[in-house]
Amino acid sequence: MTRVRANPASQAAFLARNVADALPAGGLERRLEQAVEAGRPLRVKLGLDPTAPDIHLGHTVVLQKLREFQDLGHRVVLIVGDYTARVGDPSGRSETRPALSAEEIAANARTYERQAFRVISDDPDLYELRFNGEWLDMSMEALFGLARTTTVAQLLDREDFATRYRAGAPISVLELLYPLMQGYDSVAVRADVELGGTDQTFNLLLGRDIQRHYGQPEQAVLTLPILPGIDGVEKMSKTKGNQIGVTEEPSSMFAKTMRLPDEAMATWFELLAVEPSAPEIPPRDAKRALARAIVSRFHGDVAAAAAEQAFDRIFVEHGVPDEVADADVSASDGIVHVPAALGEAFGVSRSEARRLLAQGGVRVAGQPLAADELDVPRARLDGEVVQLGRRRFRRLRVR
RNA sequence: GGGGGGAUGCCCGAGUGGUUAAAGGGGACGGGCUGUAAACCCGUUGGCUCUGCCUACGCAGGUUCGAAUCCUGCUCCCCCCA
Repeated sequence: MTRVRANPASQAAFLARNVADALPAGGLERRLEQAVEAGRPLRVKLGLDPTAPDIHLGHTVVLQKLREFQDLGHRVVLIVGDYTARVGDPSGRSETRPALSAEEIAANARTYERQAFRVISDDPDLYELRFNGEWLDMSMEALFGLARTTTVAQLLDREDFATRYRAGAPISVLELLYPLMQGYDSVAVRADVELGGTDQTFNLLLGRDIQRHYGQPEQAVLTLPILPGIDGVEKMSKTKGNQIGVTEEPSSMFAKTMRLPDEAMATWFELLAVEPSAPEIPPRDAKRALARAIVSRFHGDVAAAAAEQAFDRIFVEHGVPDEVADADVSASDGIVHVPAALGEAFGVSRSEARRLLAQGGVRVAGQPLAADELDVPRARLDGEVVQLGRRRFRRLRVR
């Protein structure tokens, strides 16, 4: 059952790829040595937020590293922050996040787990899932014990707290408690290693301090670079709308990747581990290779080839995709009111449809519809593919 | 306990009685350009039965010919002093 490889040094070298920081220096290697001596796998922790269940490419950077630990025989411990999500995290602005119900959290956790298995292994020897409500639903006395481990000065060391404090911006006590709770998770699962994005460095390191206060060996910390979103600049996140989900359609994955600014390509090649490095070819072709590799990774080679073809048809040849969804629209006396029909077919408001029409953003069978063509005979639209903007298509059926 | 500040469109943020569907920026969307992109240029960005009408500036009332702007009450938020 113990598949842990010997040779800690080579394991550490293997695991160092793509890592932003390994703290403390040599820490991981020491834990690997100890694991070999004790003849047991390491427990590698990753905390996750059950408020956003869908996994995007940004998450896969860390998940990939977890996978590599698994490949060396180590055990991944995913922790669902169900307790914290139930309280509602007020961080950032004053907009208190809605507290989720237990059912929602459970459902989100299942979704997350299912999607995570596209990257990590679900082998029960190499994986466990835990909910932190299991141990955070503690007594006041226990909370006092946890609160004693850390000082306000330590917390104010964290950059975003420091910045906000200096600016006189609000920081709730609850927010200050979050790093403590996350650190206690490490105590509860006896983590040997914890992974996270570089933006989690403070929390991960605080976990070490808290473990020490509880008389446990301190976890090694590995931080991974943050993957920029498809805008090429900001961190990939659902709220920014710059993400590519691992369950997204192949064609959408492909097209979104192609929109990535050139400057971010090298980073994507590296972090998404699709190929050793950006090939020395023109950027356009490199990006195609990147897009193909990403789609292949999650949908297979066949789907990737199809996605590329569809992309060429729509964006290069300005044609119509193979698969166009049908939409029923209504007519009266054989006349179709275009804004209404677009509203029905694409779910936009009539005002928005009028604007698009006025800007030449509506095409019927490839030909722009004139701005003043508000009412057209049904024959003009029935059975035709209507294009709204650059990438929305519907085949209309006039009833 | 005391004092002060604030709530505006997707977000940030101007506006302190009428010319304000509400400056400016961001984002998004559309068109042009292009390599698919970025950059750049132009345009749009509440709804509708669309040369007009309706709804909108935390909530509820009030003053006024007329209010996001003034008054009253309420809710929520923030800062400072103690």
